[in-house]
Amino acid sequence: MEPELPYPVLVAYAEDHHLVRDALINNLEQTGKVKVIVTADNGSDLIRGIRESSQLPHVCLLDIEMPVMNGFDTSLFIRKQWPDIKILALSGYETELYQLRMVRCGADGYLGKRSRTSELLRAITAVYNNRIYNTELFDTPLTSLKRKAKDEPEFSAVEELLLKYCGEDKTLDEIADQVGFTHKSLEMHRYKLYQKIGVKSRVGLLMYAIKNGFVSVNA
Amino acid sequence: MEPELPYPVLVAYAEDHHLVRDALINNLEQTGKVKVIVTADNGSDLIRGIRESSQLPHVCLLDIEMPVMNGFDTSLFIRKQWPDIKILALSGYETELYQLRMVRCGADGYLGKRSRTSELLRAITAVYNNRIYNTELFDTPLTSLKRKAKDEPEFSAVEELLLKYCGEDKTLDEIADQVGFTHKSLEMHRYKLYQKIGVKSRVGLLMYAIKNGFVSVNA
DNA sequence: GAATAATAGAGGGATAACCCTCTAAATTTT
DNA sequence: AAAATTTAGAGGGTTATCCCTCTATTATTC
Repeated sequence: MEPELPYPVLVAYAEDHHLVRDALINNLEQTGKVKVIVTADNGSDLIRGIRESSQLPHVCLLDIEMPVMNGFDTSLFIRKQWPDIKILALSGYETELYQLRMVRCGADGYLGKRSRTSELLRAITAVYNNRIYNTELFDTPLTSLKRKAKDEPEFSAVEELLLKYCGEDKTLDEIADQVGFTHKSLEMHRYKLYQKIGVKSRVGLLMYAIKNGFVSVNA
Repeated sequence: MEPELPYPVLVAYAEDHHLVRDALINNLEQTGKVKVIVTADNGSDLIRGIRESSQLPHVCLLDIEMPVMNGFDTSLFIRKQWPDIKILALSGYETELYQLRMVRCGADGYLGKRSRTSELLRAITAVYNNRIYNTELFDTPLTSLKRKAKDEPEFSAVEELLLKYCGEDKTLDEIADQVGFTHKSLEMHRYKLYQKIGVKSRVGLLMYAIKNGFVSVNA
């Protein structure tokens, strides 16, 4: 095992639930091993905060469910802009696809909000030390997810669009107009998507999309 | 204003996000004004915990989104079993209807997770002292909500059923079978419900139901 | 007890969703 | 370059949803 890097770990943390954010920061800083240097309500503000900060954080702690800019998009941006910053995702959702998507967006670790408290510091330390971390709630190692992430695109571009827009109270025609596809084509793609994820209707599709973070219920 | 009751306030706290729960408890107990005597992952376990506890809590802090038994049902039960325990709801959702439902289920206060940290202690103290509390994020006083809650039933029994089951990947026939209504009747009720909440399709209905806590996305 | 309003539900037409089969075009593999 | 796979999309039939109108049947109010 590689030697541990010097403490404290500098952390940037995006989370719209202030109550949660402040409490976790307080807990973390009490250990003396972590210092939170940037905080924000959403990904967009966090990126601005990092840009304006005098020192770069070592680790970004990203809640996934956030208004304005969610954890997926934030991770993509940070990974591109500052490749050395480690990214640890934090979420109330603990599905494999959620993790898979986060890994695709460049995350080095994933932590469920149902985790035990001790895991948080452990996860931060792990990603800080160039290891990858996956929540104990989930027994698939993140390494195997990373491999999987490379293989399949999981969903095609059209399918991602369908997943993204399936929460809108609109007819297929209207959605087809929006995304620039013909009605018939989109209908077929949707039908194939139904089979792929094992549902029978727009309601089933929407539930799937929400559970896997394609559609946000807030904001 | 009435005199403050003696500290510490005894609290029972249900929350499935351990990370959040432990951090908040830690924060609260540091003030010396609160002592958390029962904790649980869901409402059902919390009730068992209170029953087995040697002393009754003054205040129940209830997350709404929980598996097994959510905050609404837990509040109803506690209010009935132990009328003197104050109930403070804690939730990531900050819609008026969510609050209204919680008030109907007997809550004395409502706190959004986006609140500032200082509000938590203030809210606990308020309900402990027989006052009612509403999150600062929301400017409708809870008193007016309480009045409103008495007036209208908001949704009829059939409508509540529709809201509850609209997330299932089933046809209306199948749902009608389940709840013991004729197809035609349920169809009409659903249509009226669409008009009431201003949507046009099952997808719109489902989004509404989720945003207002009739359908849970976890569990 | 009569008048009024809310609720349950039938009928039916129009439209969208659902389900499948079968091409043409574009990509990828060999 | 040929073969195989994937992707876009037309055609068409069936079922479910959507939308409205028009009655009985309860509750409520006067």
